[in-house]
Amino acid sequence: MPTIIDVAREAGVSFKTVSRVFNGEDTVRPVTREKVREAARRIGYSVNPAARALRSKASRKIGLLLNNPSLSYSETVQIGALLAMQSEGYQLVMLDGLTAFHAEEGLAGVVACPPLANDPDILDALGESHLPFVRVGAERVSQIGDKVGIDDRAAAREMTDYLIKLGHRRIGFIEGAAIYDVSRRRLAGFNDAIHRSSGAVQSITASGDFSYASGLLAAEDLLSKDNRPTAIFAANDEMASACLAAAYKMNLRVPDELSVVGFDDSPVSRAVYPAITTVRQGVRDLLSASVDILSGRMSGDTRPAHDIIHAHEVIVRDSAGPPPE
Amino acid sequence: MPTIIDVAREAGVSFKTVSRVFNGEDTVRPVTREKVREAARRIGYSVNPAARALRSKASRKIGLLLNNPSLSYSETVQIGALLAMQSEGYQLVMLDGLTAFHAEEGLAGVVACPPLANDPDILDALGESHLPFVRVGAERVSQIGDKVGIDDRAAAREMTDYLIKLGHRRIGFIEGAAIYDVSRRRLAGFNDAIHRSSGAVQSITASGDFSYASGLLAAEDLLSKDNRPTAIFAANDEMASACLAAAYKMNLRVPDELSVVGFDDSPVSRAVYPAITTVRQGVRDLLSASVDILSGRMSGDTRPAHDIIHAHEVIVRDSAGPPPE
DNA sequence: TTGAAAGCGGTACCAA
DNA sequence: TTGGTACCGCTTTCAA
Repeated sequence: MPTIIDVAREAGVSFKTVSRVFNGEDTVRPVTREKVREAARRIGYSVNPAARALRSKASRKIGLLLNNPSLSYSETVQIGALLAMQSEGYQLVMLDGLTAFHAEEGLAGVVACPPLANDPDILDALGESHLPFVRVGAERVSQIGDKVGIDDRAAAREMTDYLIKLGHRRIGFIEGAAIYDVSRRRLAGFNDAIHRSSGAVQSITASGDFSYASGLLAAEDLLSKDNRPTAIFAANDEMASACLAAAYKMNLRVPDELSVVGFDDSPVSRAVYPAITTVRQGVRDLLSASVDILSGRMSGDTRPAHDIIHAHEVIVRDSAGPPPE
Repeated sequence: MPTIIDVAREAGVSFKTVSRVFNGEDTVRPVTREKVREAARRIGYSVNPAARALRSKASRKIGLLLNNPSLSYSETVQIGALLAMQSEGYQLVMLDGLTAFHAEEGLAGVVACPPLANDPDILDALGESHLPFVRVGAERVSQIGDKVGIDDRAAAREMTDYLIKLGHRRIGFIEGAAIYDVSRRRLAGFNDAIHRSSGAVQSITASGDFSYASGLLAAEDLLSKDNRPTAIFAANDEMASACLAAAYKMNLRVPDELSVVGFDDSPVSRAVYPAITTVRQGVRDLLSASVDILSGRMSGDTRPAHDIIHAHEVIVRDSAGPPPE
């Protein structure tokens, strides 16, 4: 493992300068800085978190703003954050809202998750704090802060296309709660696919709020229509799992008589029978990317705001098939 | 924050001796060792993970043997482990079986979770490795290794008592998979409560394997009996959630016409409607305790095997109530 | 069985 | 804008 001394030798500067570069101090000439970065890259240097933590008075605490009611989403996010931070030697602090954020002293950076990631008050507070922060799965509603997410709209479009390709011509969509941007984006993606079919496919929309209970209501509503859909696309897995229960109640076999698909690839999508076809958004990767960005910002990366779009993936499992003829 | 130097001064030895004590080297006289431990306790000393990590060549890697098919259990365990390790400066390595365990070099210790925690091959390998290890939620089937868990039997008894106290006189139980010790223990606890009622309460048992699909089958079986139970106790939350679906299908309102309770307090128990009354086993605390024990073993604790029983708790939510008259 | 000196890989503080 | 020195808290190596 190379150290700053090796980098210094390689770059022809003192090790102190190397230290400065990796701490984002602005008292290094751009030329020198680039020379050092280049040398570090060449010999594969990365800072030793233990050494830094030992000497540095600076905080290594990263706050995770998270109050999502979906426990499985929250747990996945937390694992991703913890995993990403452990290798970098950061310490995770859970923050469930504005009060917790204000009460926490000595934060080095923040990762904000929906719905907090779009909360204007949170955004204001974050801006005023001058702390580096990353918003996960959020809308680019503000010019401050970096953003990491997937293209929900494209993903929803793909999932709908998949259903259409299976032969469905009457598809129901259960929306998510309005306070989440993703609800709107997923609905937009669904509509994109429907519109592209130029009338060949009919759509029916029911409202939900991402909860199981709301999914149950919406599914009953959709399935009790005279001309009920042969497939239902729920904006998240919990509502999709509620669709399964509704289908079960009505003696509709899934996927033979009704197809059901979800979104998120949450644990529940696999816990249920049949396992739900869904969209994976790689929450862990998202969090890992967030921590990377934060880490860069904390060591002086002053480039314009990042807006990173990660890949998504349609996970085909057992809950969707061709429509009954 | 006191350092080893402070402890050394307090104990009247050199700081090197303090270091030795906290690293479990056996070249320290018991008297001296105790003197040091006492002094450290007095001034509230604890080792600085960063400093240790920096200097030490010794591994800080702890393996987590985990292949539980329940994703929510696995995620909870992982969070608990990550949380406990981050503060101590350990690094987590996921191990999904014997092969992974053998392939991983330089492990400092291992935490094993069910069902691997009871696998004879794993136990053999662990014993041969001479690594400190803790088994979570396992049976004391072997004399090696420490163990951390809850009293599943007592917890199941309490939950059954709760149902009896609500007035139920005909209670169904859905068993877990036979390869897990906990299945047997939870069933035993259920039977304890039934037997104590001296005939006042009837029980019906159906077999399951912890999966949603098996819960669906078992619930249908139980509910289609002539004299069906007024309450069902499923050995885990996923099967309890399947009971909800079965009840929904048969138009049995929960909890008015049928009570359903689960075990584990997993995310699904809250994701579903109505939220499931369940038993919380505090997986995070269990993992935190495991890491503590491991940490002690790695720094020379040679006391006899621990066998720590944590508290459990019946979480009353909305899925159970008095039976219909 | 115990202790002294050296140093792990960085950062803080001050000087140039 | 850059460099030098001290030193963080602990473990390692070697000597007593």
